[in-house]
Amino acid sequence: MSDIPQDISHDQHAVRLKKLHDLRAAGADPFRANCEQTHFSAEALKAYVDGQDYTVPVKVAGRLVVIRDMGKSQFVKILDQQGQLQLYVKKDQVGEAAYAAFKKLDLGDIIGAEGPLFKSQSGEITVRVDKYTLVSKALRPLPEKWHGLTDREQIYRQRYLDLIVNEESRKRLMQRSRIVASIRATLANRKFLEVETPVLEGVAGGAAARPFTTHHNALGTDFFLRIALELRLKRLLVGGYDRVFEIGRVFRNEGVSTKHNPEFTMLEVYQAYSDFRGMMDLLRAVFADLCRDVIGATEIKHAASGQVINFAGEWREARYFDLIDEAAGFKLSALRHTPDYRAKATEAAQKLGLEIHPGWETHEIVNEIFGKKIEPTLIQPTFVTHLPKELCPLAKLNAEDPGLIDVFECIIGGMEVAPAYSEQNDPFVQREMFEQQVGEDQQKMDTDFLLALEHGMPPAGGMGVGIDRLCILLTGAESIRDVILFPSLRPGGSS
RNA sequence: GGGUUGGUAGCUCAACGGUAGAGCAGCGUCCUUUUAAGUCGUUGGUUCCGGGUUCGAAUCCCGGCCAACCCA
Repeated sequence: MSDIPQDISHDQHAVRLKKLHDLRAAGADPFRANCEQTHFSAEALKAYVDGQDYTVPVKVAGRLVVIRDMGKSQFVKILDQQGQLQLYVKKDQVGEAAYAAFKKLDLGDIIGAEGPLFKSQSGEITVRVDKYTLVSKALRPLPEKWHGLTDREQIYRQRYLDLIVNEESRKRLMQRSRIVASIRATLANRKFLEVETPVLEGVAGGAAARPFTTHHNALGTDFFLRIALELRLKRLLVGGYDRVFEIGRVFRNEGVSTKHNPEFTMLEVYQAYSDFRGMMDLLRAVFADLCRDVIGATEIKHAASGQVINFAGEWREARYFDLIDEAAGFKLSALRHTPDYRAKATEAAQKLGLEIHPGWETHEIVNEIFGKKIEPTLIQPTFVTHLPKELCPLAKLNAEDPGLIDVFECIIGGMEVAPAYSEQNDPFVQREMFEQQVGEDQQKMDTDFLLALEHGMPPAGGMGVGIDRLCILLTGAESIRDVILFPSLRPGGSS
């Protein structure tokens, strides 16, 4: 090289580039195509037979995250999907040249290593390295080993770094995968078909939310990104798929907060010849399996309230208006069909310190009481039933009181986890409900869905579960961003 | 959209308006069972960006960017 010699010792990127250059000059491949691996880290730890040092050989691979250099030997740790594993590299064992090369490795490099397991003096199961290979050179330094990465922006924008150095993040986000896998298994066991339906829709229905719009060039038309899965899945009920579910991304063009990400994951499940009570059983089955497969207990500690949430006991059932009356301190619900209702509801809400917007419908005022004063207090699993019909236009009306609907809202830890309905299958009632909604929110009506209903949809129970919120609940996360690998951020930002 | 807080070395953080520092990482040395390993030495800065006030600004003021929290 004819490079002017210069001090690059302060520039970690430059130091590593130099090492990379030297490796290539020496004929090594710093970015190999593969690496044989017989055990993940946790599997290797399990494979060790107590008292039988140096008898079980393993081939492992991972990223160097700890290096403790003691001159002629060093203890290092690699990180793989299952966690960390200690390796012991000795000059005598690997040979002089290989040892010298090992000393040039950096934190963050990815290596493969093989050798037998043994227990170190301090009792840690360790691989005594006979051979090792650098399989991927890391050209950038890792964040600090002790404090990890704390800068929120960097955690979200460079999640891979967060996953490497922050163990809680790695575990929490893996927990999410297990939660989803457990739910899939529960539903498969109950003969539900998993399906995929369009993200691009001509009409964004199934919920009240502002959609994102996009444009299809070849078709020369605008599309909406779906805001719910409901209307497509119900068409499948019409088509004779009696038990279907989809776990899919939906998009709502609304605010961002600790509980809202513009794109989030919904489970929606529909079961023909069932109803909202059948969905109660199903939801409890989902939680029973989650307790067994993921949590490993039937209860969790709820950080926000300090309470222990018990999933194994009886789940409380409560009528919406009983809870409202309780919060209001008088029988507000008795006035539902009287001209005084709005005034009394407003009075009750204001007495509870709530701000009421003059443009709100009466049911919105009442629901403000529910959302602000009741929901947050429902920590133990609670099915709230007999909701007013204005809240969900896709549910069956209650036989005894057509102002109410056959639904539940399952609330756990003060958070709405799952709404479920006895699904509306009367095309006339459905059209009427849509027309009211269209009047209010200027949404387009999904007339093709109404056509499908006219072909006959079997009675069915349906349920939606916000997967992200479920993960917040089960992992004790503080924000939805902590259970989404790559939460929505403004593009650009740092670097 | 409004309010509050924050942005300083690769990372974690200091620095009353008066010479920008520490730990880890890096670089160089010692050490063949370490556990945030230890040891001796040492490099490294567009203090987020742009203006302003001041003899002097990381610090005070204004504007912008990005993020977090609270509110709507």
